[in-house]
Amino acid sequence: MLHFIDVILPIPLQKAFTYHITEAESKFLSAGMRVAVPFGKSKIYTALVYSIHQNPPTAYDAKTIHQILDDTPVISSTQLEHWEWIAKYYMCSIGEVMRAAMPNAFLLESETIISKNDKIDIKDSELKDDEFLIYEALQHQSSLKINEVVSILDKKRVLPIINSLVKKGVLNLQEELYEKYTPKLVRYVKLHHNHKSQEKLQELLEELSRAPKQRAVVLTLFTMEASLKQPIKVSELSERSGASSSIIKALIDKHILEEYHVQTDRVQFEGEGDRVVKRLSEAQQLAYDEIEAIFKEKSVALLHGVTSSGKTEIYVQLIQKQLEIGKQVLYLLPEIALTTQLVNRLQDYFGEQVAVFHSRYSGNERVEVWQNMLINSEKAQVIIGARSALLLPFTNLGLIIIDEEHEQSFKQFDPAPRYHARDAAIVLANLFKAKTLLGSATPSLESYFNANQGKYGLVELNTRYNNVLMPDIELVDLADKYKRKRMKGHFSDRLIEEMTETLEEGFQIILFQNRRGFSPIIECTTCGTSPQCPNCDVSLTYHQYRDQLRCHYCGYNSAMLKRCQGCGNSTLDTKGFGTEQIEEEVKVLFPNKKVARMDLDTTRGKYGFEKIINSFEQREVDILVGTQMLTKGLDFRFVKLVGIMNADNLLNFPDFRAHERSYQLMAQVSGRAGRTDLRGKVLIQTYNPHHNILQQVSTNSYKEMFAEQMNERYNFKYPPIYRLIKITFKHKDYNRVNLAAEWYAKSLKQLFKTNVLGPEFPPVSRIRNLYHKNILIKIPHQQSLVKTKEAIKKIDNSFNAIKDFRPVRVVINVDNY
DNA sequence: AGCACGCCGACT
DNA sequence: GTCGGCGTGCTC
Repeated sequence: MLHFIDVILPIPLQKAFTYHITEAESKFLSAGMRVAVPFGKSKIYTALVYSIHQNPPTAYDAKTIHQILDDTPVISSTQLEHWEWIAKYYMCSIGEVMRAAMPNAFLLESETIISKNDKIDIKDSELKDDEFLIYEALQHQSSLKINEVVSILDKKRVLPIINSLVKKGVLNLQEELYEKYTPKLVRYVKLHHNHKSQEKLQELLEELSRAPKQRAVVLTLFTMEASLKQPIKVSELSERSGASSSIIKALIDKHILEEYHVQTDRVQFEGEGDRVVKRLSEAQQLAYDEIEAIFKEKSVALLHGVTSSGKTEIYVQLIQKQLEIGKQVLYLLPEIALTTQLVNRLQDYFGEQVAVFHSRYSGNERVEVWQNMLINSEKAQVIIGARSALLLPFTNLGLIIIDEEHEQSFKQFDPAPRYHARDAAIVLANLFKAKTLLGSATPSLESYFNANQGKYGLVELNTRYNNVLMPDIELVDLADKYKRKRMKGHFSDRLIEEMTETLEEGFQIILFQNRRGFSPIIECTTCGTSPQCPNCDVSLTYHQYRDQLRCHYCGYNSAMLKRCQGCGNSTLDTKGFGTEQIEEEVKVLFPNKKVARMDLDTTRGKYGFEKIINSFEQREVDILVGTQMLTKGLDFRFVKLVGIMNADNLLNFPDFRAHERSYQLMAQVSGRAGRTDLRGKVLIQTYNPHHNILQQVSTNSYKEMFAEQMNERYNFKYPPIYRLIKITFKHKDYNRVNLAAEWYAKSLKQLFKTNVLGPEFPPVSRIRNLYHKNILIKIPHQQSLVKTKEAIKKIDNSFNAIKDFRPVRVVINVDNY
């Protein structure tokens, strides 16, 4: 009997790949283990065992596997089931899901190692110049890697040369796999066992009387052992005794001290884990009870609680309950809200049981969280993470909390799998028969709609914690202020008044402007030309702090121009404004106050974000200017005033969700004002003070906004009434994109008629030198989603059969919102 | 996705 | 003439 395995490879191919295994291997392997397999001409990849069977493939001979990498599965059957759902629903390959889910350190790839064949003797004259260079390099080094050869020869194409050397028998090639994960070892010391007895110890100290430094180290070690009663790290000993590591090394070499290594976790927590869970307020308790009641009947609950209503305390209570019955909890947050603020808070309650997972983690850190989860370790009972934490190997999930449920960062856009973490989480929870709680002060329309439809349970929490009043929101009419010359730069007299007052009272201010840089457009006042990005179809944004022009789509940058490239005049003017300009103006208006700016440019680096938040929290900064980033669940206690510099560019964004988003964004920023006992103030500057959305924001009328927006969605056939699938075509050739998109749209229209929109160019039609064109498919409620996707697949296959279209990249995005 | 193979313009 | 560009096809 022959034995085979089907494997998943981390590549975007729909096909399954079959390998031949021995009977012993078939007994040993099970689904979810990793194997190294040869793939293509020379590469070795990490594959995941999907199934084990005895059906030999008919069309080809299966290769044998290279190596088994695990002795127990690293992926559970539940995960595989979840992956399959994601791949099917979001129309991608299961390999793409695999690549997103597994830590990079698990995905080994081979590297070609070149070594000299010692058995052969070759004369220099038989080698060409390049060949000789490689040959010579191997006289000094036992082996070379491909890119080392590339740098030796300073050429891109080195493989033909290497291959010719292999043919001549001069070189050997070998594929090597590396383990990417390295456990972190900490060095500890203790007294060598030779000196354990009392007399030996005396002897030792006498012996060391001539080496006072070493003697001091030994004595320090004793005191530390006596007082700390725990193993002593080399680093601690060195620090306490003031001895350099060479002194300690000498002692180890002399067998006076003994060193040993212990494997430790890279991520460690300070939280005590003994903080008593706070008593809930009456309103919170009511909400908690309602959630519990809903979970008896439904698997999903939506908690709609206004900003500062204390949703986190309710979560903590629910987590506590799950832990008591021995279940895991996944707490999902938008990436940006995953600050130390929140993590510390949860660690205070749950201590070591908390594990954190986000994209700023290194490969090694990810592996450790993963491994802890595989063994259902005590250290992985409460998992706090961003989107991708959803793909971790849960064993015993009881509850998923999705906080800030409306955040669009839960949806992955690029690369595939383009999944929405909220929706994929609900599916995951169902696989575990667990519950899902969605929380937000401004729920997404689709979730609130689902709640209204009875699909989810709904819990409303309308009072702020400690009964703090909702902020007072005032709209400022910019048209009027400009006309009456009441503006200083981009600040209205009202805003300046309120700012002055707030600062005098010693409180802090947040200013929101949804655009970074100094100004998005530079324009010549003589001829009207403005500098454009050479790779994208956008104008360049001026960044003052580096005196640069930059493209926000591809990262292109150049020095700021001195004169217009069109007419040569130096009459360059800026149009529009971003956070940088606001920061500058604030500095002029309030010269003796501290201003900080928080946007993509100032939060680069691993801790950039935290630094700004900390200094604001510590009240080292009076006024914080920032973009969207400011909105995501940050809790500042001394902010009394929030200013939204310009609401119009939010409202006029060309997207069917622009109004919903504007409401969410403004309501969330406003929520940053007045979070303790005093009432906050919010000023929204706009040219359209009568805009419905602004009226609804200022009166805190979520339901009104919901009803009105739903009406629009109904009329214009948008989600949540209809479903959407967006198909994007990308290619560097304008005509080819057009032809390809037209062909595709025509095929779609035969099936879906008027529910196919486009193809249309997006507002930015060229990015990184690729032209983009979109088709939007609207799917009515009664139309089968599965069948629609099957039809699209079919069209996609025919599309790819056309040679001219094949180079066009097609991106299918299900639920592209 | 990678990678090899093959065809074509542009330079040591 | 070779180098390196890119289009095309294949991977168990």
